[in-house]
Amino acid sequence: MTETSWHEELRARGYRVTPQRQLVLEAVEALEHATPEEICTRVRETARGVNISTVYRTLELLEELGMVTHTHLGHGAPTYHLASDADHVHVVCRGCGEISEVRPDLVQPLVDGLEAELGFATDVHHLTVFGRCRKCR
Amino acid sequence: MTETSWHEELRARGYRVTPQRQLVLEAVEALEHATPEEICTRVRETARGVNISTVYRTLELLEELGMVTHTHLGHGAPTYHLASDADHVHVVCRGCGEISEVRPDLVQPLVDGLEAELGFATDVHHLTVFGRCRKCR
DNA sequence: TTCCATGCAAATCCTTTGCAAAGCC
DNA sequence: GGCTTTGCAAAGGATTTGCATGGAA
Repeated sequence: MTETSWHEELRARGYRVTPQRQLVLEAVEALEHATPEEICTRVRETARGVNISTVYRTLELLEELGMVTHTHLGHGAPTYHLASDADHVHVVCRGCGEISEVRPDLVQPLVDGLEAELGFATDVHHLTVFGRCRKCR
Repeated sequence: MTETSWHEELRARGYRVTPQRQLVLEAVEALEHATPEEICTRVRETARGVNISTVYRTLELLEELGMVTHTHLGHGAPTYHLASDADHVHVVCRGCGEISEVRPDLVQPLVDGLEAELGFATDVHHLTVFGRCRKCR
């Protein structure tokens, strides 16, 4: 998605293009897997800054627009990343906390099965698998 | 697991058998997919009652003992159920919020793939798939 | 000029913790 | 009786909300 196209997407839906929204989106892109708090910190390193509640509201908006998605990688805050970067599945070890990413085709049978049995459209981006890695089992 | 066997399991590990612990376990069993708050409410309907912090501490203990597991079925509080009842995967629709359970063999290829590629032991009980059901897509 | 968006602070939700009293073994 | 567990209250982190001000169109 080009810079101008999402500006127009916002306007077309009656939303406005603001510096805060651009900064939050840039931070999500740059940080990868960042929590709202981390995004806020990052944006505050720039001249403008933003309030944490604006970060939450902006992330909600960007998610609604389909530009970012979030995942729960543990007990704490969710992490956000660009929807276009999301083509992977997160694997989290409960022993050491290590996070890996694996090819999405590993979940293809699951996705196909849910489609066939329930007519269910899986959001692969949000899928996180918990368990124990080789070292921690 | 019989009543006496988990009592002994507790004692063997230096823990004590208390009415609160029994009540919480019974509530988890009866409610299926209940949040700590719901479990607390349920237990309070009995003569004895429990404090919410005891519920949290007990659930943590029961999970450590492998008797219950939890899953995040949405943005809010986690839900707990008996580990022995856990042989299914949760499927949550982001449109209507409906929760389905599907046969665990649908995720077998994923489990096998993670095992083969990473030596990763998946905790199937904790797996939750988000997406959109037939009606909401 | 018109509304939407922001900052700020307070409220809310969920969970954890400290500590004295109660209760299991 | 000793040591674990509980209840209570307060602390804590994450997120949401109300409202007046600011700013994009």
